[in-house]
Amino acid sequence: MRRRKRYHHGNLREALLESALQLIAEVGPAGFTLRELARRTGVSHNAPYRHFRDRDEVMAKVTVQGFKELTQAMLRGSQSGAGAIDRLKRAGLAYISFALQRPEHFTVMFDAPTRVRTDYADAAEASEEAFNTLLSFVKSCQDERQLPSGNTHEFAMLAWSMVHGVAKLATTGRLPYTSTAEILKFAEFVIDNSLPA
Amino acid sequence: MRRRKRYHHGNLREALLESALQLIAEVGPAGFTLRELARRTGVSHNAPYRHFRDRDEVMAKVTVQGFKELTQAMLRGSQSGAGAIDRLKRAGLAYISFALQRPEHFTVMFDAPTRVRTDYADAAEASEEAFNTLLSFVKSCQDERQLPSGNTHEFAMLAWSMVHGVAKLATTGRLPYTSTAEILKFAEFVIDNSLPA
DNA sequence: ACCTGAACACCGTTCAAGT
DNA sequence: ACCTGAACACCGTTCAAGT
Repeated sequence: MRRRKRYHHGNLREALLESALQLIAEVGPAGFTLRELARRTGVSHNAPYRHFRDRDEVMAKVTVQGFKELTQAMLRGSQSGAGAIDRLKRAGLAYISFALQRPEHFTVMFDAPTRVRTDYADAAEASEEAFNTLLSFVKSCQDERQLPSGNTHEFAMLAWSMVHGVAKLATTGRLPYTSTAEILKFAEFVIDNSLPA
Repeated sequence: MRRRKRYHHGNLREALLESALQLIAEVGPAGFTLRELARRTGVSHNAPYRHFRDRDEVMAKVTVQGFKELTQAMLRGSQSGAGAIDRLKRAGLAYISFALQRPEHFTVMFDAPTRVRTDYADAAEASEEAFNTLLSFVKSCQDERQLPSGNTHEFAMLAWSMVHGVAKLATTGRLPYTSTAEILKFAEFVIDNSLPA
């Protein structure tokens, strides 16, 4: 392997994306700069422009990866569920859990300027895929008569709003809890008191 | 009036805060710069430092004003309510309505770096006052036996999470609605399907 | 007291030049 | 093909100097 290693990197693009995640985790999305990214990756401040149009595109790719991970986390979380409602609930907890484990990544995914989503189709798609995952769990609940039928999209958006609200308040430090365990317990309280089940 | 007008402004501080709101509404919190703020207010880029320690302090004062308005909006919105649950619901709708009418202000209030809240006590206080307003509506519901008693704080945080989730998803353009009316209808759907009433 | 211009250390982005 | 340094137009913040 690594025949024809050129200049500094055989795969600068991947190296940059990896560094970007680390850097964002350290300094937050607002403090994230392309120049510092280049510095850490050991290339000139200009090298990233060979692989990304601009700062927005780096953000977009980080967003894509984040939503893919979020989708996987929800799918994984739901597996241990007993019954449709329980799977929906566990998917919701996985959503919140993801936000707690990667707060900066979560911030990029949801607080980046709208243009990131409109300019990069893959970012919008990855986000939609995550929503569709939630939607499928809601649909299962309706199929098994554990949620009122109809309004599937509305119920999915309701579930999304709920877990998103908890996740946002938690990651921005507005809840009076310090540990992940406490926050997840509160999340269960929210879900249990809001699902009609 | 305006005896002793000095230099450019009798009240540069107020003028700056007013301009700041306008500027943030135009370019968003991320695009907001002190230098542009000074430019618009007609003073040198350095003049704001006579009235604010730094960019953070301007953000903190904008935050304070935002939370005060939010509190007022909830109080006003609740007044037309018939019964405690209805007042809580209307306060929640007012929260979402505020976010829709001043999305950038809302963003500053909730997405500014944590240090803004920790360094400026008045920002934290104004935020707490808004929460206490929501809390008082929840308490009324419990007093009138329209919500299960106990866990008052948890129920208030549940209500907060819900309206905050809807507000955030709406203001960041993740809901498939274009008009305020549609979003508020969805908000009603969420509230009606989540309150035990 | 309040305002100013020059200065410093940063950005994102572009471009001509190197291998 | 990929990388580099110089350059440009911006920031936030500081400071000595003006009225």
